[in-house]
Amino acid sequence: MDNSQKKKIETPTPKSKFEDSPVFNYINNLSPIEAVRSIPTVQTFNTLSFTSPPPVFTSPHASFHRESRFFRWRKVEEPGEGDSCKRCNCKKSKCLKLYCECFAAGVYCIEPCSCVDCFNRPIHEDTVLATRKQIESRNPLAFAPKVIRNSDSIMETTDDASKTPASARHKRGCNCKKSNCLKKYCECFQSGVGCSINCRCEGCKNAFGKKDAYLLAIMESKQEEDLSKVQQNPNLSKEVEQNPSSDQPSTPLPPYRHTVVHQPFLSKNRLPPTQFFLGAGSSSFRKPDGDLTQARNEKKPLQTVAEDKTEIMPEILSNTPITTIKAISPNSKRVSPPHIGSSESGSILGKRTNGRKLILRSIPAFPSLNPNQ
DNA sequence: GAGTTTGAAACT
DNA sequence: CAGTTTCAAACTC
Ligand SMILES: [Zn+2]
Ligand SMILES: [Zn+2]
Ligand SMILES: [Zn+2]
Ligand SMILES: [Zn+2]
Ligand SMILES: [Zn+2]
Ligand SMILES: [Zn+2]
Repeated sequence: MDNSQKKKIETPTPKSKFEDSPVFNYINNLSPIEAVRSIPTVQTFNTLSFTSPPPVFTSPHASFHRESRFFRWRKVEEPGEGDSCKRCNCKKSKCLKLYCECFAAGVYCIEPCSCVDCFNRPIHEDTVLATRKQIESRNPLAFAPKVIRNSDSIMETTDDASKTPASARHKRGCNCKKSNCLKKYCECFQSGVGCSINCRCEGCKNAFGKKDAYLLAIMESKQEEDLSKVQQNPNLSKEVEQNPSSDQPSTPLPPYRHTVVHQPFLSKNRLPPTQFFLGAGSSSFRKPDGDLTQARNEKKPLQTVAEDKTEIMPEILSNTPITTIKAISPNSKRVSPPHIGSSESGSILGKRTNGRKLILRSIPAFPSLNPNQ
């Protein structure tokens, strides 16, 4: 009778939160159609002729299309792949580690998964729960939602870290070194959110919001409180200085004009700020479908327009790889000097505190990984 | 489809 | 913590 040991697995949380998570419902309850309607990704099509191709939407696991807006969504059968909606493809993790997207999402693997030696199945519930528990014990936020949709509360981050409410933006932020946060390698980008102070990315060019912009916004708001006399922009983040090319070489923009562009999209696949740059034919990028893209109507309380051309968004997130970007050729091996991420954020915050203290006291020097906070 | 690149997760 | 290894996805060709 083994007993007590494994039984106490679920002490205070008999109902794991992942059972409530939308993902769980999505996988287990909602039909793919339903789910895809709520979280679609629009595929771009440049041609706007009458016979424009039917809109295609992709969910994390499948693609759908419909003849027109009056038709129902139907699953797209990809040729060759048989089952197009494959999920995880784990080969060595047994789907019992966070490497596995299914496991990480708090859902069991299902048929479309292509995993090998999968233990993430109801049959092995014990193992799954035990493992979850174990991982959770190490990192209580391991299974917490990765992104928080804060439409406009940068400040929350700056709130007193010591007594941050439970809603602590646990977002761990990314740690990108080579992708410039321009591809789905970056979790921030993939989630459709801009980088934040939690990120330790280098050369951030996240189309949803660059880290430096975020930091600037914080500084700005911070200064509001305290400023009054500070007028000269002492120095922006190191990156801002270092990346004059990415930003406008000589930007006439006042340094305090940045507004964070965290759009309140609630979907997993969000569209980055559109750009006229690539649109050869002007802004041919038109909402392909009213009902679905309605979220972004032209009436924005905030000027969502990117601060400036700084943010060039190449394409729309879709099943097609993000190629057009190419802002900085990743090939260039050494793009970044031997800096460490910490210096970046540290520098901006505490950079040169000679006399003037325009630092944000609220901002923790190192919020990075502090699950408990 | 095979092979490469990437950064989170895991490990030490 | 930091440095290294492992891992599966994103990406490229
Ligand atoms: Zn898996
Ligand atoms: Zn799976
Ligand atoms: Zn599996
Ligand atoms: Zn990133
Ligand atoms: Zn980031
Ligand atoms: Zn970034």
